[in-house]
Amino acid sequence: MPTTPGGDQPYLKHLNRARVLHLLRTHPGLSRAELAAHSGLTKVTVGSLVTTLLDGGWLSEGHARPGATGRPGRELHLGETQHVLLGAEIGVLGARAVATTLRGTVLARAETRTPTTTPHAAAHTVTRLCGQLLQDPATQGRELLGLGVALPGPVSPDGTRVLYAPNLGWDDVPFLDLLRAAPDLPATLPAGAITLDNEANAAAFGESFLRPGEPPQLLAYVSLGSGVGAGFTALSGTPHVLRGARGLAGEIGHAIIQPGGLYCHCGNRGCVETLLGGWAIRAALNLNVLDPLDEALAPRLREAAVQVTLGRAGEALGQLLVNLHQTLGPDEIVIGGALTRLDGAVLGPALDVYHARQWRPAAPPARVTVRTDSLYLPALGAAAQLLARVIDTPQEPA
Amino acid sequence: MPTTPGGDQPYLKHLNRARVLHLLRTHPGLSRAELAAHSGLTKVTVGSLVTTLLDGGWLSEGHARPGATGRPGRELHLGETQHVLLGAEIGVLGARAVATTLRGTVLARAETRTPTTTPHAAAHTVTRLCGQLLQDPATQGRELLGLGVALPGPVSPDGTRVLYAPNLGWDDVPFLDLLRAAPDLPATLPAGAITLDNEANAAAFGESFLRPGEPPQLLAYVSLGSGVGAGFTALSGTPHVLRGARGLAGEIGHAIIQPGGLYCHCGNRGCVETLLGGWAIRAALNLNVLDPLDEALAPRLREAAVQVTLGRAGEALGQLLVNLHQTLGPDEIVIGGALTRLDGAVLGPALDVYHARQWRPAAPPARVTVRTDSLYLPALGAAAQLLARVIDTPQEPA
DNA sequence: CTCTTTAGTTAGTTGATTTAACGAAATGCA
DNA sequence: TGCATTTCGTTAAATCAACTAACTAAAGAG
Repeated sequence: MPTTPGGDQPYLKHLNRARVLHLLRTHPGLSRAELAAHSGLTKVTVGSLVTTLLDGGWLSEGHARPGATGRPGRELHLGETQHVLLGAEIGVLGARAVATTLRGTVLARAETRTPTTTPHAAAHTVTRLCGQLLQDPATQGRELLGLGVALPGPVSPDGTRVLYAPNLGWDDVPFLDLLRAAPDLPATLPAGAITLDNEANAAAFGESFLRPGEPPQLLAYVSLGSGVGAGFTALSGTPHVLRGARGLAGEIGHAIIQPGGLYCHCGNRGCVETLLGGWAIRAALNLNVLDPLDEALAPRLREAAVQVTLGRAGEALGQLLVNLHQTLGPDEIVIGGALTRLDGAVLGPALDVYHARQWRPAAPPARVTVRTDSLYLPALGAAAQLLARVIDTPQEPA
Repeated sequence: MPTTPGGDQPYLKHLNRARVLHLLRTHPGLSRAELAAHSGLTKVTVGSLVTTLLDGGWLSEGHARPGATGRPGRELHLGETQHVLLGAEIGVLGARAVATTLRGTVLARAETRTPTTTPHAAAHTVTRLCGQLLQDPATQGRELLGLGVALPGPVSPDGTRVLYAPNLGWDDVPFLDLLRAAPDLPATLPAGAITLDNEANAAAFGESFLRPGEPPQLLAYVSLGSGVGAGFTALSGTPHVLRGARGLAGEIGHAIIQPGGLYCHCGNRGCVETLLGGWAIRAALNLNVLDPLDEALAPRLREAAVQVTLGRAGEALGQLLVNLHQTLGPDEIVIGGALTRLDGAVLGPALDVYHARQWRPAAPPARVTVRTDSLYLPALGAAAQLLARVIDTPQEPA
């Protein structure tokens, strides 16, 4: 018994309004006439929608753009001045938040480096960071549209519960309710305008959604932190996160990469994380230097151990990329997370494995991007998820 | 520059028509009032749509269903008598075709066991089988809605080209054009009403689409034939095949399952198919009995070799299932293909590996179904894909 | 300075859905 | 048997967002 939204004329208008907004998001600067051509709507309809959106501050009108013959069109862009979106990420060692415009421009950042403890404390951390951002001069006088939150664990498909977050020690937490009830929750936050998602999903969505131009058909974001996770977005009109049946898609850290391999803390053997997880790498390095044989030899031994461990991690990542490629057929792979700072040592071997593979001409490899500056990516992506929800949710937003 | 369909009232009407059809597909026997409640439309709108659909033979009206107080509603079902859909599958060793109703009821089957050779010959085989089906008494007097075709290789996302099909020796074949130009193409086939897809995608879609009741959120179909492939469907309103960027999703036969493992004919090492592919199993069994040491010992040796080979294949399948689970988080896995006839020997170990894994309470295993009767599944699924297209394509179908 | 071309707006029409009211078909109780 | 009740489905009028057609506006070309 699906409860799909009603198919009446207001719904149709909403669809068209969303189409105009998405078009201007991916193709900034289009004129009304160009919007009409791209959307299949008529100039009249587009003109009417644009007028409404200009009034609401959702769009801004640039100056004419002469050059060709005929009356020049006037450039339209998403509005940059009247709204603000918040995005936050709860990490193991701290939390981050950003305030952005409709175009994804970052207005302000905030960070705390206190390790995350209980869900209650984490919720309060988020609201405090949000409060800081809303006091920043750059966000003053703007209408707050909502808050997107990302965290290191899978979330139920309805976006209300954290199913588990091993690195935080959480298990089945109704985090959305905790956020709503948290102290210092901004009073201007519209009711219900909070999204919750896995940090890898949020980052993947941000990468697909915020970049101008044609979005990737299928983007895989691989998050290399203490654990290993992934987020996938597929393009069906606009980018959408692939969640799987219960929000568990992308839990690739415990895919089997080496049958009969090392034991993993999940109770199985040969998981991706046993070679590639931050915790496993740290453990391996500590183990390798436990018994210092010789003061002079130790640094060189340590150096060798590091190379071996990171090389193995790289090969594991390469195998993971190949398998993601074979399973999902992405056209773009983005690698982010703290481990990307070990750049060459891990990513070099990984890309070697990935690109050494034989690809058929009809099945070329995906474009692989490494984001060494991925610190705010999940928070930014969470804000983008909220923006998408605001655009796609049928309702007259003021 | 996306060329999305226009957002006018006819489009809205189409959406609502499709919603009614899909509702009656998943929930046969609903009344107009119940349809209104489930769809969010009003009784008036539903009544108007239903009248049109009844006139066109898309729906049939059953008798009233008394029992409760008040005027009883009249049961509605998808029409079974006025339309026919064709589905065909091109396999390595032969081809199969089915004729079905709107509900997926099989009206007639046809098969040929001549091994597939060239694309031209295969196209003609399909049209010949279709001709046979259309001469069957069960399909007489019905309007032909279209033809869905499935084959063992990935297809370009626009459904026109076969990117490659190693088991057929095909490479980048514009098969849709060949079909359109094939001799004996049924004259009553509407222009453009042909779909083309990978057999695993088709089978996955059929499993998700034709079963009454709520469809699975994410279904993975694993096809165990000469090669190993997979098809995925995700529920977004109705089931949709996940194709990846270029139609390459599901090419799991060459995912790496054992780093440094056996060499694969794809040029890489440790692919799934080196242990689980039909060709690899056959090769392993032949190799193992190449040198008959002793007439008396040979049968027992052979038996042992079979057990070892199939056991390894089963473990490989188990690992594959685990990795699909971790990557996509399906709620349902269906296993089909010729190898399912080796039931216990392969599937036993596979399910052992899958279920021996530690699952978190919030992340239970998927329901696993083995289809030993999967011979006509891809053909049936291809017909279902065509049906979905007929329902979802905006146009007034006669 | 007029002509041509393209951009955007105004006026009136179309069409699908809506609300409101009505007729139809069953059960249930006097 | 008869009448009230309940729910189903239809008819009639209203709404609303798109459309077509025709206009004005703003640039470049000759």
